[in-house]
Amino acid sequence: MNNRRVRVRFAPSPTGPLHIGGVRTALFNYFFAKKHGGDFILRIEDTDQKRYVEGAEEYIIKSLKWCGLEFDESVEKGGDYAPYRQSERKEIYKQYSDKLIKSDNAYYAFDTPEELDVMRTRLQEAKSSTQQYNAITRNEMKNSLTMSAEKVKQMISAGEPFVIRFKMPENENIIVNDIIRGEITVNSNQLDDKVLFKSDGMPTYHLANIVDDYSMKISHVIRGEEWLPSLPLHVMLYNALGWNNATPQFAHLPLLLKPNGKGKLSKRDGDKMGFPVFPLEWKDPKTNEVSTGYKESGYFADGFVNMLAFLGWNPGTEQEIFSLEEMAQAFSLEKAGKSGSKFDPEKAKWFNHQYLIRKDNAELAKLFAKELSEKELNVEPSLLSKIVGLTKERVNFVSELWEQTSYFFAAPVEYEAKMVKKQWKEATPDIMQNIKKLLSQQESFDSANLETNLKKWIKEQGLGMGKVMTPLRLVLVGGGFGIHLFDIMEIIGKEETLRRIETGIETIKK
RNA sequence: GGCCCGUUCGUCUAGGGGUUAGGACGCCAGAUUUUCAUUCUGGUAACACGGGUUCGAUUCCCGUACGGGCUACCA
Repeated sequence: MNNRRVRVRFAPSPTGPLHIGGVRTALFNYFFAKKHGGDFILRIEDTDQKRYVEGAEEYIIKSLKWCGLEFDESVEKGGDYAPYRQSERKEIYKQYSDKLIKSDNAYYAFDTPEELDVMRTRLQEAKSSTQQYNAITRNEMKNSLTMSAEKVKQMISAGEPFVIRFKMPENENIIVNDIIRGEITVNSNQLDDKVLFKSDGMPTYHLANIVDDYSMKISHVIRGEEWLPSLPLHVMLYNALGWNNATPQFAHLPLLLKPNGKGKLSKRDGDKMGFPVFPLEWKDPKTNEVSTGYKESGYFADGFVNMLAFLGWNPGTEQEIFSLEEMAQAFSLEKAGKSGSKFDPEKAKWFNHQYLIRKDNAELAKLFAKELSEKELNVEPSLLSKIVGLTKERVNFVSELWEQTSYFFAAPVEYEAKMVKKQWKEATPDIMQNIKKLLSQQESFDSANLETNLKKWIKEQGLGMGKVMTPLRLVLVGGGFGIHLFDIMEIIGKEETLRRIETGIETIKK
């Protein structure tokens, strides 16, 4: 019965930077659309003027772009169902709230915030299980159900502030369906008369969301679990508006949780534990506080997205490295998990490593070159590619490349004390002197050639590999680290190799 | 408090009425290596608890505990 075109939307509020939970929701929507050859829509839900944050909308768009997600319809791109910003669709909502009032599914309410407070504290003190504006309490409040039609009309025309509330029926079992969780039954007595239209002339999320999903022909609503409690209301709104046949299917995604401890992932956790919670860097326009993003922390977009998708979803195979396209093809909501996932920063790093070692050397070299130029170092691109290729397995991020490669660009000025103490024996200077001589006689200074000749010499001299190679490494790189030593010699070249040995012999004195 | 959702190694997860409960991250050990790292091999470690149903339950049902969400003229 659901043969209609798949159309899904990601509908964030521009109340701040998009956090990775939101990115994941967008991702799943995108996968679902791609998998079914449908449309992926961005709708900005800016019905709350008070919480609107400057720059947030641009941030959201930029972030998703960085992740590689492209919308078929959006505020930027437009589309057949424009506008895609709720603040620009204001007029549309009014007619539907009017329709609900006419059909006796909604009513006007004039209660002030203070009056609502009074009601709630009264109910609380009476130990009522709920403190809601509902089928029972509405009879004692100021609304169009308790006042005469005339009085209501008069108040409205007098400019009295009012809201429009949904008239939740009493004691009705509402059965809704969720793709991930199955059938859920809720009694309407648990639900309240939600405000549909605010006194500022804007609809609330509930009304705007339903109206827009309906008018934009959304087929599947894939959103966070925090919306599950309002699903019955939403389904009832579809029914009340006579849109039963167009009700989308719903899937509520489990939340992303803190790495340790309790609760959902928040900005604070990232600050405290040193990992980003935002895709891109965000500067709070009010406080000027800057929060770092995955991009700025050196994560690759494709790896980031891969990591995120595997939080709460799994294709059921043992493959873990997936491109965006592959994930879209493998995606299904049935494979999505039901329970919240704790975010693991370690695994995020591992994903980045996996992506880094798969990247093209030239591409990595380009990124690394940027960092080097900040140090006023200019390295020939093909040489840098080579260095990066030999080193990339050892790092998780491009930013870690420098500490693993600095010896290529500058001779050591200091020697690791521990190594000196342990490896620099009395006979070592002589051995180094001999090696220097041997190396200076080499015609070809390529790694393989050096390796065979030097190893041969060591054998002839009856010396152990460790006795020779470790001090040699010490003079060449300054410590007990770095890649294959012969590769290092080849790259820095004969002259530099000899010079470093000489300096080492002179400098390292016990 | 009320309502709703959830619970497989420390973490992300696969699985599913009869399995040696699988993989990945992390951790540990061994191998390789001139160092460190990588890599490889191996190891550690889980079905929250209590009742049912059943020949048999980690898997199905109920309860409890725990975790999470919602409970605004916020989304």
